[in-house]
Amino acid sequence: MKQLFSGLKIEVNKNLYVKDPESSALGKKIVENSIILIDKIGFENFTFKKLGFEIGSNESSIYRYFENKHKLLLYLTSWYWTWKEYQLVFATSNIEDTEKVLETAINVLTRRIKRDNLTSHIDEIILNKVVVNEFSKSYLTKKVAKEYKESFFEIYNRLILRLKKMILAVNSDYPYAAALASTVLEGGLHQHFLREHFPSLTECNENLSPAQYFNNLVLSTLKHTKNGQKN
Amino acid sequence: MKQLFSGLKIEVNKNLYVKDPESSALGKKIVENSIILIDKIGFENFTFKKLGFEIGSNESSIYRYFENKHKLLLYLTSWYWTWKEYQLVFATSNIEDTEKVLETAINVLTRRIKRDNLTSHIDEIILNKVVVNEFSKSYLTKKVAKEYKESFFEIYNRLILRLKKMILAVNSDYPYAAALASTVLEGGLHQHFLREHFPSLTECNENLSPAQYFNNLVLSTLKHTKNGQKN
DNA sequence: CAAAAATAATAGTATTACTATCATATTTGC
DNA sequence: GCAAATATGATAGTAATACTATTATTTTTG
Repeated sequence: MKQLFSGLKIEVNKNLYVKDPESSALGKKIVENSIILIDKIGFENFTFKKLGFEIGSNESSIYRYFENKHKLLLYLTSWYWTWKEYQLVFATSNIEDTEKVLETAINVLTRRIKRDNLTSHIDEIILNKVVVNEFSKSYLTKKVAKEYKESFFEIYNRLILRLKKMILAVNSDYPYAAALASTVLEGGLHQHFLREHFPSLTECNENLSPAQYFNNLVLSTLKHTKNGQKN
Repeated sequence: MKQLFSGLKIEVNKNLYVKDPESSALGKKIVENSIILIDKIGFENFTFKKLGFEIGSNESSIYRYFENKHKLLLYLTSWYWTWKEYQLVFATSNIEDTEKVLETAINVLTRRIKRDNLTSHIDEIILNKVVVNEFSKSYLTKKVAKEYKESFFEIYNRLILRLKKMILAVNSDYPYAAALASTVLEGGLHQHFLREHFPSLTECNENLSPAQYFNNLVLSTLKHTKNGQKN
């Protein structure tokens, strides 16, 4: 897919930051390099002090943008899912055939990332790696319930519900549309992880993308469960 | 399913512990209460000091059993998957029909846990909650490659490959058997998480189990992809 | 150019994730 | 039953983490 809305600003939940990182050069540097550093050393080993060192800035300055590293991770992943939502809406607009819409959606959501020139400071390829490796950690916490109420996972939820609708458009009788949509999103990340680290646990590789697997899975299931029949 | 091999000891990779926790009363207490405490406060907030306080023991004593809390988590999840593997093998033995075998396997691997009297000190229901919430964190680290080589994920891998074989037994033409098997295992945990925390993202609930969803998904896909046809 | 705002530097706190040492129980082998 | 071995407990100490607070220095802008 070509570059879409050049210069368009991706907006995330304002409660995820103390000061909007898009509002200053330092803020952008923090976001840009946090992605690179988290990818490099992993979220557990990532600290604001190390990031400060990387960007030649002070720990205390980073705290003025993000309350803590958990909020920063939520910011980064929200940004990612918002970006994906833009791609999804753009790629599926003006397609008539519901099956083609669904296929396109699955492609957008599970294929390998290509760099987009939407924003100069965020490297979407590296951000995707961060999402694959760290996104689960943003919700597998004791704070989920509270943060869910604060809408910190709103975009991700909305994305799944969009996909759910597309699934139902193909087969309105299918009884597990939300479950299937969430399987595609979560499983999409997981298959990329497996390909990289446990290659014997998936057929996905350089030549066979998770998108192909999920397209086959979703479409065959929907066709088979047509008209109320199960199995 | 009824209790199976009463008194059978579940063995996990010896490199996951310094001293076998099954070899002493304190060791069993550590395992028993670590499950309860991790479930209660979450893995991030869990420390050996807090666990020591809970069991009226000293932090330093716990370090004599486990190198660190990450290894303890690997121990607990390995125990869990070994226990699941026993159940799987037991439940599917002596079934002739390959479809029935697969259906039974999916049930065992994705259904809600029932307490098993296999070991007195481990509460499998709570351990299952820990696995749902924390298992991903055991492999989403920068140490995966190294720990994979040390066979710390061996049982989990083997379980997926067992399921893969069962999938291929139903349909040897299906080209994504490993990917589908890993989707069932990982997705099984994820659907339980969604049901609990993001209920709008899944149809699974008290009455509709993830097992039903995955059985429908897997069997309809395998039937539809029969004889080499895709989609 | 002064005032305001942003950033940097420094210091300090409680907690974490350990390691090391020594003291005290408990077990076991003769 | 007792000594030796082993297990456990208590204490102390270290470097790093995850912050907060304060003050100093730049940079921006009206």
